[in-house]
Amino acid sequence: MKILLIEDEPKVSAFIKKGLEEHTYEVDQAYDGFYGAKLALEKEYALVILDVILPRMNGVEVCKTIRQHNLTLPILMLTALGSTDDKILGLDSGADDYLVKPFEFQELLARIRALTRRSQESVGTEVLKMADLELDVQKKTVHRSGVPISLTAREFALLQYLLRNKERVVSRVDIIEQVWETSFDTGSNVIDVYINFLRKKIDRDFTPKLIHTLVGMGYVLKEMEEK
Amino acid sequence: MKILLIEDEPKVSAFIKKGLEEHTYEVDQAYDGFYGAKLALEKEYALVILDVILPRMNGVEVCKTIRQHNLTLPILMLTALGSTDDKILGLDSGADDYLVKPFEFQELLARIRALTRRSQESVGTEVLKMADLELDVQKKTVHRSGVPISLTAREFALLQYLLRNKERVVSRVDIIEQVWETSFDTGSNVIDVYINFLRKKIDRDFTPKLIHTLVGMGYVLKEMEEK
DNA sequence: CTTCAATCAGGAGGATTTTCATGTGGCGGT
DNA sequence: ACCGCCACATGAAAATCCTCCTGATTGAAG
Repeated sequence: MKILLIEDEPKVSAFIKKGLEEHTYEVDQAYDGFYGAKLALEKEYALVILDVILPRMNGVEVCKTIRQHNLTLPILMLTALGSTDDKILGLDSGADDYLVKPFEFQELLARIRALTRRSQESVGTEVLKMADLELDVQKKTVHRSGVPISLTAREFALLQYLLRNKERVVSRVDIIEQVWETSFDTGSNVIDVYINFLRKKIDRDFTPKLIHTLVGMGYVLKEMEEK
Repeated sequence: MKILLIEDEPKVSAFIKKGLEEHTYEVDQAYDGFYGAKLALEKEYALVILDVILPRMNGVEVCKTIRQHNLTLPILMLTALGSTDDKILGLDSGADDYLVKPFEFQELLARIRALTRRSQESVGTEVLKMADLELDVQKKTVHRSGVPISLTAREFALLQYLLRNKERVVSRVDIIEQVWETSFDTGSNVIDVYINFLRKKIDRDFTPKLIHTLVGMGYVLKEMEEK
């Protein structure tokens, strides 16, 4: 699981990185807000840990920037200040949680677990849509043009991932990592097979086709007239 | 009597929890609004104590969310701010009472007593329904098509949880955490066994079947024509 | 001591996931 | 235009995982 750590104090940053890595997280570091924001937008992280006081761009701005690009990734803010005002400012700018320095490392771990676990849950009903295709994350149901479609667990997970990244080409590596949760490439063609399953279920009997393959690149979910 | 405490400051939360437990209340904790709302909707509490400033979802939103799902459970809001505006905002959003931090613990206890007393007077007759299945939370009775069905305590708790989450797929992890109140996975199959008990009692002799299993995902309670 | 609730353990059966073998088509090179 | 290659598609078999059920065991209550 990848975490982006944006913190300018080299010692603090190194300390946190080391601790997290001992708990099997992968950590990317940024030492200023600008570079941090850049990384957050370009790569895919499970979580961002963000100091408030940073060179080039402060934590609140970084937070806003990420949210403007409506990424929903969890942001955990760190600060040396503990006043209510700062807390409000942080949460208003789009942070998901807040930790006051100095903190117990155990607490940091607990909050990370909480945030990453919760990123998959939801209180209300989360429905992902694309054209006439609808997927209800809670109910685990899928409809196309109102017709209910039943998927297996993997098929559902794959479709969900494609929907979350609709209009964007996702590579096999992305899919293996996000849907199968292994980066271990076994030279197998499971993905092809599952794409095929999905096509049968959600594209075969409908138009327009939504699943498209970009040879040598991966797959996209989008509305597109076939050539 | 179960109380849900939604408060992000670990120290404050721990303090309140401890105090309440000394007065024989059972306390569940949530450290952010999102998770708090989730718990409030899924489980049954006599009261919610809710901080205004929270990660992920602030107190006012949590309040609204709970009220939208027309639960009538008493909500006691906590805040560090004391201005009239905040108070109005809180009460408008559906809170039943309001306490400004810092407060005397005695006062908190008094208000809790007041709020829970009130709710007991209003003969809470909460009945969960689904198709021809009815479950009376207070009376602990279950009927299907008018036929009384007797369940054991666990069976009842499980069915109640499924009813509160009807139409939504609940995973084994959800069930273990909410009904058995352990997150400790013992690799056992208690849940399967209990689902089986419930099926025998509420589905075996009736149509349509209400309990459905989604392989690899969990169980749902819903009306559904079998494939 | 008896009874009933709650949990555990193991295997059958079925559904899902994965692999394998093979077919197809587009693209670059000639 | 033709050929061969590579990437992808597809069907079916194989392997694995998951669920359900039964019966035994533990534990608590009367």
